[in-house]
Amino acid sequence: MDDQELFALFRKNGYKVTTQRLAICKFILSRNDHPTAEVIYQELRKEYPTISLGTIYKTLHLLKELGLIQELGFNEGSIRYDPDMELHINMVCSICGKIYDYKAENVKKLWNVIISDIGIKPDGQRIDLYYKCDDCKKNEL
Amino acid sequence: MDDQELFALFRKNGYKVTTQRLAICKFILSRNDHPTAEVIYQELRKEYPTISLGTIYKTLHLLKELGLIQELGFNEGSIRYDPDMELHINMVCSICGKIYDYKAENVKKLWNVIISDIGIKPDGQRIDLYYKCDDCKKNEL
DNA sequence: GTAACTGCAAACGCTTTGCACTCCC
DNA sequence: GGGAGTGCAAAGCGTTTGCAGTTAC
Repeated sequence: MDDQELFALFRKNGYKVTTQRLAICKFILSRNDHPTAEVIYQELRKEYPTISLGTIYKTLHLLKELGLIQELGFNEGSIRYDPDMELHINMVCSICGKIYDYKAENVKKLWNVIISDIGIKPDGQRIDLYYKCDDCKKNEL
Repeated sequence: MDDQELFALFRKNGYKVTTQRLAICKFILSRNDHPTAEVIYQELRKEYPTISLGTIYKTLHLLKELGLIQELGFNEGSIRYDPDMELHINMVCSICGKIYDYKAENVKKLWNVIISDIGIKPDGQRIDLYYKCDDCKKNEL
C-alpha cells in the first residue's frame, strides 16, 4: 500500500492526513513481527522526537477501525499489532516471545474445512502456534 | 478431577491445600466460558466473603504452573482463564465477547496436518474463531 | 512450631482521557 | 478560520507485590 492509497483511504473516511499518521501507518505495515505500541514509539521517536505515545495509540485504533491491522492481546501485559489481515498462523516463541507469520495455501484449505464443519460464518480468526525458536533452543543446553 | 486428585497434585508439588485454593480450582475447572479473575472473585465472594483478588491471581498462576489451565490474553483489557488444555477452538462472539469451546476429532486431525507441514514441535496452541452469536444476531435487526 | 498462605493496600505498567496548542484543508 | 489532530500529563484499570497476621501440616 503506497502513500497515494493511504491518503485516499484516510480522506474517504473523513480523517486528515498528518505526518504522524503516515509515519505510524507505514511503520506498522512494514513490520511482520507484531510490535507493541511501546516499540513503535521508541522507533519513531528517532525520526520524530516529539511524537507521543497517546498519538500512537489513537492512530492504532484508527487503523484497526479502517481494517488495516488487528490487535492481538497476549498475557505478557501489552497488546501487539498485526498488519496481516489474511489467514495466517502466528508463530510465537514460548520462551522469548518473538513472533513471525506462517502463511500457506494448505492452511487456508484446511481451515475452510474446519469452518464448514462448524457451520457458522466467521468474522475473523486468530491462530497462535507456540514453539521454541532456534535461538532459544540453542541457549537451553 | 476430584478432590482426592487435587489434594495429591498440590502436595506432590509442595503446595499446601487451603480452602481458597480448592474453591478457586474447582470453580475454574467447572466452567468452560473462560472467566476473568474479576468474575471468579465476584462469584466466590458469595460463598467466601473474605477471599481477595490477590489470592485469586496467585492461585491462577499456580494452576497455570501445574498445567491445569491456560491464560488467554484478549484486547478487552483483562486475561481469561481456560481450563481446557486439549486442542480446541475458542468460539468468540465478536460483539458480546461470550466464549465457548468447540472440540472435534476432525479439528485435531486437520491441525496435525498443518503441524507436520510446518515441521516444528509445538509447545501448545491457541485458536480463536470470531463470529456473531445467536443472541447478538437477533439484536442486530 | 514454622513455613507457607491469605487479605489488604499500595505500587506498577499499559492504555485511555482531557485539554490547550497546532496544523491540515 | 475552523475543526480535527497532537503532545503532554493526569487518570484509569487490571495485575502484581510486600507485609503483618493466620493456617496447614
